[in-house]
Amino acid sequence: MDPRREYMALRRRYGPQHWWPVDGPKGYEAAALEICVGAILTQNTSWQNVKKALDNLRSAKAFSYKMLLTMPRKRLAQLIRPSGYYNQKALKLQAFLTFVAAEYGGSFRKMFKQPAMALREQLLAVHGIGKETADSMLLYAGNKPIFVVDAYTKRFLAEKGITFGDYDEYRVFFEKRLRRNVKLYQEFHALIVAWGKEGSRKQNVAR
DNA sequence: TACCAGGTCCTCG
DNA sequence: CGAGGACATGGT
Repeated sequence: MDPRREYMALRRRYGPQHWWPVDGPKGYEAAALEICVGAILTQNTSWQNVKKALDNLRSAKAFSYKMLLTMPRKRLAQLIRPSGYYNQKALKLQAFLTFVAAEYGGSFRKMFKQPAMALREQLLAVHGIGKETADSMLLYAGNKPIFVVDAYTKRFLAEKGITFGDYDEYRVFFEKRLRRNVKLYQEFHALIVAWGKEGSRKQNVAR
């Protein structure tokens, strides 16, 4: 199985995905914040629901690193309610922002200047950030060449007869076989999600 | 009406 | 460790 060919096939079938399209000219810090918040809110949740939560934060003029960090957890939970697991996620968001504040003075640029794997370890130590969430942040907000693995990715490989024991084996499988390119990783992951969504809608095996 | 959605943490054996 | 449960809303 050659991931490069699979990528081309998906790209042909689904077209460009333009993920994390940060609307408006907001600058890096705001964009990175939004991506990281989105990465946490989308855990086991549809992006459609996450969008409602993000809109709530914007409407409440609460979508800044400092506001999210300092507002009462109960209030944050209510704002992100549509994304589900809102109590858990309010806790996770504030744990993450506390980390960014404590280690990097609230600067995402500074945080993502760290070497990717070192930062990955730090992120994984934060409550609520597991491998997929950490890798999504690194790839989409930090522009680090880390291949993101999710449930669809595993299903995608499983259909081709490839399975592994743990997350990192899936990640390395792709990283070893693709050229080390951030845009490629970003697009590939998004395409696999597009494939997965279509598959679950149509209950079939897209290929 | 059930089941699923771009997971993660905690508890038990 | 590994399985099993909790967390929760909105769409189909």
